[in-house]
Amino acid sequence: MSQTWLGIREEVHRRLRDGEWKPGDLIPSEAALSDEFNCARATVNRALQSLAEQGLLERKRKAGTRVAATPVPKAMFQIPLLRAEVEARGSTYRYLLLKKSRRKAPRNISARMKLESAANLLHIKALHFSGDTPYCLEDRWINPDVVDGLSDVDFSQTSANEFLLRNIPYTQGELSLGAREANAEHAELLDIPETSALFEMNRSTWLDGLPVTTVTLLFPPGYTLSTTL
Amino acid sequence: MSQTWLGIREEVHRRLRDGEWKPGDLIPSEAALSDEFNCARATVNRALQSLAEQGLLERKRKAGTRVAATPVPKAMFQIPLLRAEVEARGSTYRYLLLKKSRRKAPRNISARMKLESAANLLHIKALHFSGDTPYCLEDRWINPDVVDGLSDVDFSQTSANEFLLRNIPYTQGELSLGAREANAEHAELLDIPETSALFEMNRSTWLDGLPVTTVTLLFPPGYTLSTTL
DNA sequence: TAGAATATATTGTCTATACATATTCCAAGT
DNA sequence: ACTTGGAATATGTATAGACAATATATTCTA
Repeated sequence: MSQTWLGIREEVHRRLRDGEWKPGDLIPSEAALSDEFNCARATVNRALQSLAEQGLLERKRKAGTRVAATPVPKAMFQIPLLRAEVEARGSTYRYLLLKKSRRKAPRNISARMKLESAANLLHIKALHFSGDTPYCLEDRWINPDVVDGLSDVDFSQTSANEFLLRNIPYTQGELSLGAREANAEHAELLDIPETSALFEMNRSTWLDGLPVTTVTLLFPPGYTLSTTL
Repeated sequence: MSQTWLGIREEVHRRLRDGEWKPGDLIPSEAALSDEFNCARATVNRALQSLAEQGLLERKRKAGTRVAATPVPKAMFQIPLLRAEVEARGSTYRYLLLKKSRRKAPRNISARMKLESAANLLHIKALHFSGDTPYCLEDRWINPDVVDGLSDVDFSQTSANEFLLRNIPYTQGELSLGAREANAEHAELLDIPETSALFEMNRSTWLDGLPVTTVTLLFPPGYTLSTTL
């Protein structure tokens, strides 16, 4: 009776669900399981690695595989590419550059980018539309020392969001989500009442330790980020 | 020159970053790459699968591997287990049951749970504290037909969040994040001004097609969900 | 020419084996 | 007791070979 790695993952998953193996327990070794399921060890390995990636198991060489003490569920989200997201909903995407200037980064920005010296950065503000309604307000800082060909790009047509996601690589990044009350400027630009609750997404990226860009995206009420578990 | 799958992933990743292979392009077959890197095909396979999981590549049998047209980054988030999250920050966790009743599910709830008939559900409201400050407001509906031993649990001590995450399995789930303006009730319970922007997390789960539970967690301003890319 | 059958290329997965690497455990020596 | 060193063990990964599954491309047939 030969098994597929998906089948084995499913069976192990069931044992975890049913409490046959409880949090903190050491489960049988790959060798033992490959014997039980009558398959190669590599197949068991594939299944267990998959469950470990999801955070249900913790594996250590020699120490064996144990059920995660606090099985923290993990969820994958797709980071929106604004144009694609709008067009996927059948609306026409439009983009408006509000501001583009070169200036010293304020404190909070250089902190977010982990900049030592207050470098001269490119600051961009832009609005993204879905049809005629504002979809997202973008506030971005770019490090011109790291981004090649930046001066060639006139951000009145291509959005910085798109340009950077498509062309500029990064090796590390941080992403955080939260909520923020709209201020007067937000309210006017996004065409919503003041005090509305905005969905906020912050992303910063680095290339080999050098800060590339940091951006805040603000979405008007009603926007949701969804995924399946 | 034998290679590791991580090394190959890194090299392929570099070629994507540097634009040697552009979005939409077909990249060489596993056989060709394993030849170039002088390693087994399985090793290349491991590397490419890893990149495909991250959304950078799209693979199809016979059709080959191509660079994702719109490389949508994906990010993994850890779903908070409230107690663990609070304690990890060094605060003491406290929990207060506000309401527990059995009633017919209102429209929006049965829609969210994809319930056909308006079943009799258990409705729970609770507050989670970090030290003395409210940390999260929980509003949950539970399907007693699916959750075993529900009547044995007195939710005044154990939070429903904890009980369900630890004991009740599910096979499918949905998760969505958003922002919402606080109303009078939220403001009072969370001890914040009205009109504050709350971070909202909705989770619903099913077990083999049967609805298990749906919950809304509301977090006061300042709460963020973070991850690294 | 259009549609159906067939060939073919590419990824998906399994097997068996081997060695690498990290970690635990125990025994020996101080 | 304490350290040190090695043996044992579980996972991590690489290899070669095989077959399966699935698109695509080609050829055949009506």
